[in-house]
Amino acid sequence: MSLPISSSYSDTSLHEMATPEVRTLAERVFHQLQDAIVRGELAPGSKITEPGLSKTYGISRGPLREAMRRLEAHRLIERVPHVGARVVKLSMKELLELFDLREALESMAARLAAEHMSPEEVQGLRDVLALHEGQADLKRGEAYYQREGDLDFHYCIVQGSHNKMLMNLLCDDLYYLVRLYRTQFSASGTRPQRAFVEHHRIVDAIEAGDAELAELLMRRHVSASRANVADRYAATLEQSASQSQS
Amino acid sequence: MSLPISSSYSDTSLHEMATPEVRTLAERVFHQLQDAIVRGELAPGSKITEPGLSKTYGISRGPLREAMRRLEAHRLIERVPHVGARVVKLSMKELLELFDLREALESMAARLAAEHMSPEEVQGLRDVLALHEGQADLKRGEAYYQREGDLDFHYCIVQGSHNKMLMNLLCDDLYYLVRLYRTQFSASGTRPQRAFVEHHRIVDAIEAGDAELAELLMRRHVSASRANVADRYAATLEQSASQSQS
DNA sequence: TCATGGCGAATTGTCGACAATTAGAAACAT
DNA sequence: ATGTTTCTAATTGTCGACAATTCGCCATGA
Repeated sequence: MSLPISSSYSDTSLHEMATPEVRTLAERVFHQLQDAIVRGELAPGSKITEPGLSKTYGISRGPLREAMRRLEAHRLIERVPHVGARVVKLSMKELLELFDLREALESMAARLAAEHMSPEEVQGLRDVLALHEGQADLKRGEAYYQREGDLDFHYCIVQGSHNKMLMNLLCDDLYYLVRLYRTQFSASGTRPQRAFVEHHRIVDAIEAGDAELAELLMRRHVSASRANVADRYAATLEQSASQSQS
Repeated sequence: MSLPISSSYSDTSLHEMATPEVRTLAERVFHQLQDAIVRGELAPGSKITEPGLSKTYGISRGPLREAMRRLEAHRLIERVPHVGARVVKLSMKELLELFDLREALESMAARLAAEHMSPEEVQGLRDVLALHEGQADLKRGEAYYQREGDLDFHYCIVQGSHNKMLMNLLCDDLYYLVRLYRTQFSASGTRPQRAFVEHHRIVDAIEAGDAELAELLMRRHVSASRANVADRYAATLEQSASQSQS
């Protein structure tokens, strides 16, 4: 009798990918910390101490340090030898750099997706879109939908590229930083239906197998998202400046 | 009296960046292992055991495991819980994927470099080119020049982008994989002067501040390099096929 | 001969203790 | 009062030992 093999792991379209590797304490606490950081439970810039976490998670410092080393490699925490570690704090400059990276990588992903996605996968993509559309309606549009649904969409596109290296890079590394930013800047994606239409257009291009168009649309989509963030930030700066002047 | 601050670390153009962080054993062995893997001293696919390395490097398993966790995050080794770790072994498919990534990222880097590099930095870039040109002459061109010199060039361009995230991604993560591939496939870059001319053209575009052209040329350059590798691999396959048929 | 089952050695995972380094506070001198 | 120095407490770095799991080997059986 064959053991119940864990689900194939490549068709987990949403971010609720059943936490893999719960076999060792180090793995477990790594994912727990990753989540805690991304969700803002561990404040950005706050110092984290080994004895503290060790007691919080009920494990010894050995596995904990291994988890921290992995977090460091993923740039979620920053360490200074003999001093300590703190949760990474993204500056707006770095955030915009992150968008530039996404523009380059995700447009490429869209092109590859248009070339390689099967009809079934495209249908799955449409399902994701429909799902979020329903949610958006329920929550009367606006801010909410953008929280994780947007990333789900982009996540699916990347999976559709069938490029493992790209998947690793975007999904395992960069997207955690993106999510981290969303909590840091409390980014209530303030362009609801706009982005939504863009998503649909991109799927259309992918379904039509129009790689060039898919790439272009995705590039514009990410670029627009970046511009939106930059504008909002500029507005915030202006506001705080006028406040401090009063 | 102020202590001698460690050199600024951002203007280390070549790969001989004085190994930073020699402060802890874990850091040291991480870099040592990284080098050993990239240089092929640890055979790709070979199993590495903790007690073995522990004795080789004369440290206990604690720091060693932390170093291995970092190597794992950088995808230089692959671990299976309770089983062990082996040095990563790139397939040709993954190698070509890596080239696709480089095409997207480095073309972006070239564009940013054209926009942001100072005249002094451009001069430094020309120096690097001249240096390698001299070496190439000395070693009567062909294979040798491509060994690390090529990466040095690309390394400088990335530095010139002034995009920290991009620098981290390419220089800290991907380039080690690229170097690893060069040892794995014994890639004797077999297109010596061709690539060289392309390098010069790219620098010209950067110096002229022509971002669009720089991006295009870099994209073509990486793409051509990729095609070259793919062709050589196809030829190898053919050859081995005919041999096994005889 | 081949499959199966259970031993046993080796490796990995985890822990607690000790050494080394740092940051901060208190005491001192200028 | 300010700056310097010393000391202490806390944190990080390292180590060796123990527990848990895996893999190969051998015996047993059909």
